[in-house]
Amino acid sequence: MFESYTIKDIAKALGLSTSTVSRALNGSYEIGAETKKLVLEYAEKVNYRPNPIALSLKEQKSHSIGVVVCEVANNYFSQAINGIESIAYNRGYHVIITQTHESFDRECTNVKHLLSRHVDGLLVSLSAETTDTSQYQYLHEKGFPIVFFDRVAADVNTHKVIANNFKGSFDAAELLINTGFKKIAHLTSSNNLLITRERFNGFKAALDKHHLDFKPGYLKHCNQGGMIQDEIEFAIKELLSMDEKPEAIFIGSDRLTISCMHILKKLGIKVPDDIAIAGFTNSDVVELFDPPLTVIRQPAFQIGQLATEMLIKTIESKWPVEEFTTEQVETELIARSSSQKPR
Amino acid sequence: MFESYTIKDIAKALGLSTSTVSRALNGSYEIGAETKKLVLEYAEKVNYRPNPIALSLKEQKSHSIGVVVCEVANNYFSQAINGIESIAYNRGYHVIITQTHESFDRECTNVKHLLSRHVDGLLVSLSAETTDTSQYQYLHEKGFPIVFFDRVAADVNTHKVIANNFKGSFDAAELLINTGFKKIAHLTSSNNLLITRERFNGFKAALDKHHLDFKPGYLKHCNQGGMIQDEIEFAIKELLSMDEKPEAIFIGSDRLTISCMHILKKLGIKVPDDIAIAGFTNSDVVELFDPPLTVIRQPAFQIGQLATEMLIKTIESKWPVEEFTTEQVETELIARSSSQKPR
DNA sequence: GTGAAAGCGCTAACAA
DNA sequence: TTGTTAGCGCTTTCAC
Repeated sequence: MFESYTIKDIAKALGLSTSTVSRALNGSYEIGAETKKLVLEYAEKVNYRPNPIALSLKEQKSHSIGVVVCEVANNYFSQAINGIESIAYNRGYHVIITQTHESFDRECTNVKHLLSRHVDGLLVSLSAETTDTSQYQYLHEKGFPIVFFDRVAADVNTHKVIANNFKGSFDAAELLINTGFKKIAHLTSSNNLLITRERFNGFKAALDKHHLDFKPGYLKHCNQGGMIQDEIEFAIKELLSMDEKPEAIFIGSDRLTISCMHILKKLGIKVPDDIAIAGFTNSDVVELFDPPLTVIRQPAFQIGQLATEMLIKTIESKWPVEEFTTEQVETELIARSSSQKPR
Repeated sequence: MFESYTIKDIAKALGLSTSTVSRALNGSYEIGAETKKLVLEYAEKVNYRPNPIALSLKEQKSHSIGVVVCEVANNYFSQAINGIESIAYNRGYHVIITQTHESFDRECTNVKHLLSRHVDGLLVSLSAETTDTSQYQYLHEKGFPIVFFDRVAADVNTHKVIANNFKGSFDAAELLINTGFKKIAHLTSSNNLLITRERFNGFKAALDKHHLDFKPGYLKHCNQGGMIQDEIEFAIKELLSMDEKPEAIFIGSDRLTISCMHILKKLGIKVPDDIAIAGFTNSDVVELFDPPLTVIRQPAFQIGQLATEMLIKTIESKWPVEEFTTEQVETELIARSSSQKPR
């Protein structure tokens, strides 16, 4: 069962050469129908499976793709990885997952490691710390297939898959405004990330539309992307101790949203009575929270699938790919009681 | 950067043979110190990385391990996979993850697929549907490395890693009893799984210790392991409509615990006022639930690490491994308000 | 239509 | 100490 037959075994058993067997198995036309049938039947009988490693060596392809994300234990990324795996599996690719934990150094190490593993392409979501994307630029120029998803590199002109962050933010902010909140803070990730800036822009646009001033003190960046609990706690405490305390917080990342809820609970702050909350998260259980959370959800699974399809298409393209597209998918706003006006 | 140098390139550049280069790189002692230094320096300079595929072909090892779990989007398994990856990565192994979605057929397909990928060993957690473990028995007898974790096969004598399910259940049940509940139902997964039976035994032992009768009608199995929502909802509705309605439910699996909370919310049942809840889950956010959940947590990350270490040790053993051990780790009971006595 | 031989990158037995 | 050679499993020219 696991000691598998080789092409050589079949050749020997059938009194043929290995090349003939290979041709039969690969449906080559320059082969006798008789012989072909014979080989195919025998291969079926002994349950022949080509050795993927030998194939890889021959084809100079590893049939594996490298994934770089900040962390797996994150609702968004675990769902995206699910999507990645679902496509990769069907197309015969391994997926090698690496985590940056929001560190640029780790990101570089991971990319090097994946390249030394001879992955055929890279699926990347940048770390919160990353500003230098030259390694990707270099690889991309050399023709190495890379697809960015979610946290994309603005200055590398390759395939990208992103959510409509602007609209997601805009909708959430507008919901808060329409509910009657005027003093809305924005807790978000590092400004290095393009998604952070897009989400801020959406938020700002909603304020503008409704003629509300944006107060710089209401904008809090967690430059570690929320990997350090103290960073978030500090930002929240600052917001809560302001003279003009915000009535609501709109949160710009999955991890921050969940962490914020933990911290507010710890501090004994009531949501939405003391402060209302709305944020990006892909958690499936937020409806069970106290209070149920108002969230912006991204189609993470679909994003993972899309990115993987684009990557494999690039990998398998016969010609150097010159045209690169950016796919944008829509987010979904789900209103629950965490963003309600306290009575 | 990604067009890597081969041993041949180095040999040519230095006017040596490939074997000499290979020896230098592998620190063989039968080589001149001079030559060695030369090769090493050059290799360093051009950033030489051995081709893992060529190595695999040569060594007849894929340096990858196959993982079979029911699903990744499960708190317990995503944490376990994290543990698996952390060890495998450091030891130079790929991890190929497959999901059964609790189907025995899928499980068989996955195992076949992994074997055709020439994985060096298997990390398995059985599906809820599985009763026939002969494929593992067969592989194991042939000397193929397999480690079971969590949902182990009782009749295959190989390495296993499990949590102390009996004690975990016992403690949780005793907590409910000590809180004052006498009518305690048990909602659990398929009885095919050994963990289901162990958890039931722990639950039963606590009842016995406190001289409480076990009522067969209070035991509900979800034979699909909770993959079908209706199955769980049906079981819960049955419990709630009994003449002698239970005062508390003790739940025997991660997925069931979370699903149960969704269903109770949907049905408008108040926890713990209408019914108290305690259950196995590894979710990190249950303290934010309404009400905060009383849970039994497993050290999933550690279980994944342990299982992977055992597997790699077996894979790399020079001699056929004859001695197999079962590692048992402790669970943790965290009491919160979902299991409190309503006033 | 089929076979022989080379080669993918690497290691190791054997020669020198 | 170093080089030559064969071979891991497979595909693909190039002969016949």
